[in-house]
Amino acid sequence: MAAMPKPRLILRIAVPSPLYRSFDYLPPPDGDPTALAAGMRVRVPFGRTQTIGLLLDVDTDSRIEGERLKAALEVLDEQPVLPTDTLRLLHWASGYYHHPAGEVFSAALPVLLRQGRAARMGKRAKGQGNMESQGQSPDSRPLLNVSQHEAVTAVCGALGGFHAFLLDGVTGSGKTEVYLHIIERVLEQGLQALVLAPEIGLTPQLVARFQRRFGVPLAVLHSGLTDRERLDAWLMARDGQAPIVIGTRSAVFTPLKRPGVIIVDEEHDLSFKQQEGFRYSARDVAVMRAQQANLPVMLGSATPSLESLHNAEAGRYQRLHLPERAGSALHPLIEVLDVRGQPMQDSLSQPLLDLAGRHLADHNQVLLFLNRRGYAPTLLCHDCGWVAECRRCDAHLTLHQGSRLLVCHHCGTQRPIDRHCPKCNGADLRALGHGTERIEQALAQRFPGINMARIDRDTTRRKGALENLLEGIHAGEHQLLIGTQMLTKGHHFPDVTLVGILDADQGLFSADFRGAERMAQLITQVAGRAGRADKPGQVVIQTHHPDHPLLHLLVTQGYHRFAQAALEERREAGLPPYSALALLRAEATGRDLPQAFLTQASEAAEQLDCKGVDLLGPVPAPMEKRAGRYRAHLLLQASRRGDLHRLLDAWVPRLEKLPLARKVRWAVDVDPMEMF
DNA sequence: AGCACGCCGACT
DNA sequence: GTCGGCGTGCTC
Repeated sequence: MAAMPKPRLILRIAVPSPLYRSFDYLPPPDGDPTALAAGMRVRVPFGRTQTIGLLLDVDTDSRIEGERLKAALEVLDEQPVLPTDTLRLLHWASGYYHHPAGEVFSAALPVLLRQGRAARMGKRAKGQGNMESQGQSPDSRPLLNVSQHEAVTAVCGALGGFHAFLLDGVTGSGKTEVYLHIIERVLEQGLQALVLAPEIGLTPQLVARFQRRFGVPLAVLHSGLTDRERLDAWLMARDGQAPIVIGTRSAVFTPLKRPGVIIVDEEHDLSFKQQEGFRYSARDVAVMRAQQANLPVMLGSATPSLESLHNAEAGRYQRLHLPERAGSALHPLIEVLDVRGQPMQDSLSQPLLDLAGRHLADHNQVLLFLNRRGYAPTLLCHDCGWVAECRRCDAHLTLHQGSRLLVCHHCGTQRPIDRHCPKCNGADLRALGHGTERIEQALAQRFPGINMARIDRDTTRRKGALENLLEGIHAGEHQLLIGTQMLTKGHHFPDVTLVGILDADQGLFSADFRGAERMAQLITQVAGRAGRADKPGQVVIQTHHPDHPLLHLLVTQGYHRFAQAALEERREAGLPPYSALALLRAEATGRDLPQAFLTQASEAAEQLDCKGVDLLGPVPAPMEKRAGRYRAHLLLQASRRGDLHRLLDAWVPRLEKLPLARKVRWAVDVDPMEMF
């Protein structure tokens, strides 16, 4: 009997590159091949350089001929840096979002691990900064009302198995308290809780509340960490030393030693969707992660996304409702203010100004909301009609009075404000339209002696500036508050009795089919910031379209009736969540290349099984030129998600090989949230 | 994406 | 003569 040939070992490795395939290597010449395991980092030769890849699998066969195989240089880990459940989640995400595995896997690793540093805690890590365990005695826990208790009981009863919940409760109904009680039970069982929040909702106050309540180490993962801090927090999560892990979008991939529950707060928030590169939705990945790991997952919001409401209706999510609590703000009175034909002073109608004056005279706070920062969105020459435009984008430059600059809000370009028209040399340049800066100035004239606070990206850029402003508001130093959507998130203003929404129209007539949904969420969230039991809030919405059916419904019947109607519109139009979308995006410095590439891509798709999938386009993106690049896209729409993914599975690998694929920058966006 | 190879233009 | 522009091709 001939001896069996000794099978050679092949290392299948995800290499950080935009290529839709893994790479096979021979084991390193020294070292014990039996110690190899998926999830270890391996240093490999790649092209003419070296890189660090992640071992996905050890196989005995390769499609690559033996002489082309290179040996790996070094295995960096004795134990896998990523556990098998995380590897499985990343495999799923790479497949679902049709993004190259190498980039997906490297996105899930902290920078220092990507660079090859040891997967060990820093020397000063324990008891430092974001991992601090407060030595004090934990906060007492408030008693729950019936609905909160039901919600906690439902989720705790589901521990140990997959179950998705939608926690639907207005601001002030006590969602955070529900999270805290669930986490308490999870910790009692020796398990870990993963909490995801939008960047702006993950405030020091929220983190402090968690720390005070539990007095256990907290791993906090947000954008402000140094690479070392991030790695240390990540290791605390992975190795089970941090019972609670709280973070923004990318934290959804953090390995957990003993996962017990996943909570996604403000699940409707757009920041859960990554808008470049690997375009995943952390909320959707969280649900898949819970399913793979047999955990309950809870999505919480006062204004749930239409997707989540639809999932609840279809029975995929269990809906838990928190009504308003006694002692919290009464449901604010929302009214529409028809500004058609009204004299307007700096975007403010007379009735709104009068109302604001009355509330201020009663020593209450007034909050005005305008989703446009800067002084004016347009600088116009009155003599010849010239408008200041961005050279790199199809957009006007916004006038910023404070910094005396013209700024492009799309690419960041800025330049000094023209003193004369560059076209006709006329001197009559006029600021057209209104941003928060200009409203602030107008209000200062109208209400002299009233202390104002403006809250937008320009006034909160400095570290700690937002906290300072919020403290000032709570201390009653400011009576009149003007701000952008930054005001809508995570903060409550109990002394605000009047909320004015200056311009509801832009959301109602947005080119994006999600515009109305977003406007409704914004209005509801702003309205929920105001008032308390003895000081109920009043909300006034300025619009030129008081009879718009969705706005009318929102104002008279509330967010949920609005959502039902909006869902019905989506159903009739065949839009998500009643269909599945994917976008093939392309951009290049020339105008024609993106469209030409997409035409090739479209032709390639037609040679495949396109059953059930409509290809729409290619068309230029809504803002065709941005940051000096021309953009176009091809939309894929299917009433059945399976059909869409069947086509994508066969199609995306072929895109790489198209003649123009290397001349344009292209990307697949599955479940796109913005068409831009 | 990197990175190198390669073949044409203005400089020490 | 060569430094360097970015087109093209490849990565196990």
